[in-house]
Amino acid sequence: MGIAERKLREKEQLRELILDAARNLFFKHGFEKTSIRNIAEQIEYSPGIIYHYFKDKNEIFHALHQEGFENLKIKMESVMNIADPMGRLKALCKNYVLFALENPIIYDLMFTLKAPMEHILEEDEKTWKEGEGIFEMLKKNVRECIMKGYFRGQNADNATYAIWASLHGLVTLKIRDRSSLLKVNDAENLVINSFQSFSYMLDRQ
Amino acid sequence: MGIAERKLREKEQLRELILDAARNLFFKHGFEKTSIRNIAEQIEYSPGIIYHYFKDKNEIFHALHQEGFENLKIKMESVMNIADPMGRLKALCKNYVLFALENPIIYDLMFTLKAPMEHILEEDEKTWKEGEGIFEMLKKNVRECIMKGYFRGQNADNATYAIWASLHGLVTLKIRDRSSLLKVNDAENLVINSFQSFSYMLDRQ
DNA sequence: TAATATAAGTAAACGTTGTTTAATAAACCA
DNA sequence: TGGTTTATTAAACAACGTTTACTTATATTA
Repeated sequence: MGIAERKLREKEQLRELILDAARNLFFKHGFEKTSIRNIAEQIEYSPGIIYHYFKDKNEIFHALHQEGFENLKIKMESVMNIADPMGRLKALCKNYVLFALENPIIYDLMFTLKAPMEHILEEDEKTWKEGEGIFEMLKKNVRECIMKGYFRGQNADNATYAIWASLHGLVTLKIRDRSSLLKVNDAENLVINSFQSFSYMLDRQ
Repeated sequence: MGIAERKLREKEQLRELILDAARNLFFKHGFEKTSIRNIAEQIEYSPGIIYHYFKDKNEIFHALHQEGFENLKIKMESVMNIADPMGRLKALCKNYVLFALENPIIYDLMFTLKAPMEHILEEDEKTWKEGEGIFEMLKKNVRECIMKGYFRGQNADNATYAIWASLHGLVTLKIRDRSSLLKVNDAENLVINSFQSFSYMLDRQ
């Protein structure tokens, strides 16, 4: 019964074609300038067809947001072999920041744009498993740090959220153009230099 | 020569009327759902007239963004009487976070939405004096803390940016819906509880 | 006061957008 | 082959920001 399977495969192929086009346009021109019509034009189909494969624009961008998380996870997992918990936590944080600086557009989609969350909030199972994954990854390491005497008296959830927020703030002020006009020394490297300041504040024992 | 002045006053009045309508709709329904046509309908003029008073939609939202900064500045200045630099810095930070939690929509406009920065980048004098003001306010206090022995070896610009980023991250993850779906204890107060964690990390001496 | 210049305001259009509808073409199963 | 499901499209809808040409009202000058 290979026919049904081939059909399914072909159907899957067009879905991938749509995602490829969306990804290309999104990386080239950003979210607002990636329209359903642009995507359709790129794949040489009519705009209507896209709605056979995706519920709406939000669903397309939710799929791209998922891809981003897979890559972020890989980048963060690459330092999990570090033995010292605080050293590992700092390396995790640094890789988070580097990912954002290297992939500002997808980072924006993952953590700022409304589209993917709107999609999730319209689903039955309203869980943001991608974000949850990153948060748990950080929290696991924060817990180990707490056991080593760091973050004294702090609750793991709150400490983790505070750390995540610091990283997110560092990169998102830049991505959303709130740092480029600031009059500071070495503006070029403001984010990564300030990450050092963050790092310094982190490891009070 | 009161006639020309009356005319000017009347012109100013319609400008204010437009801003009032824009502010109302923006606070009620957010940025995306506040259209030029909606504003025009609200003030009972035709859409075209708005372009006699504002260059484009970005300029309207830049004006609202300015208002927000005036209010944030007032809120932050209310703690400047605290004598101890670190205590004062923490109070400044807390008021920043409270402002954002109390005014999430305007905070989003001030620090996340693209409209106001796009407007600035189209002007001759590309300076974000509003953001600069807040940054300098923080930096002044950071400098005093450095003189008291805090942030040892840290550059004031970087320490300030790291602190600002922490606050911004705390509130912006919430405002952009990245924290409500997180599975944590006391999710209701995650931001303000995590601010305590941040506070704890701040004052290593 | 009458003619003219300037400003205020509007209606209609342009080119977009996301999405839905009804109609068609193709593929499949009996 | 005939009927049914599926894939695909063209066209429309209602909205958007913005620009154009036009009208109306006001002010200035002769």
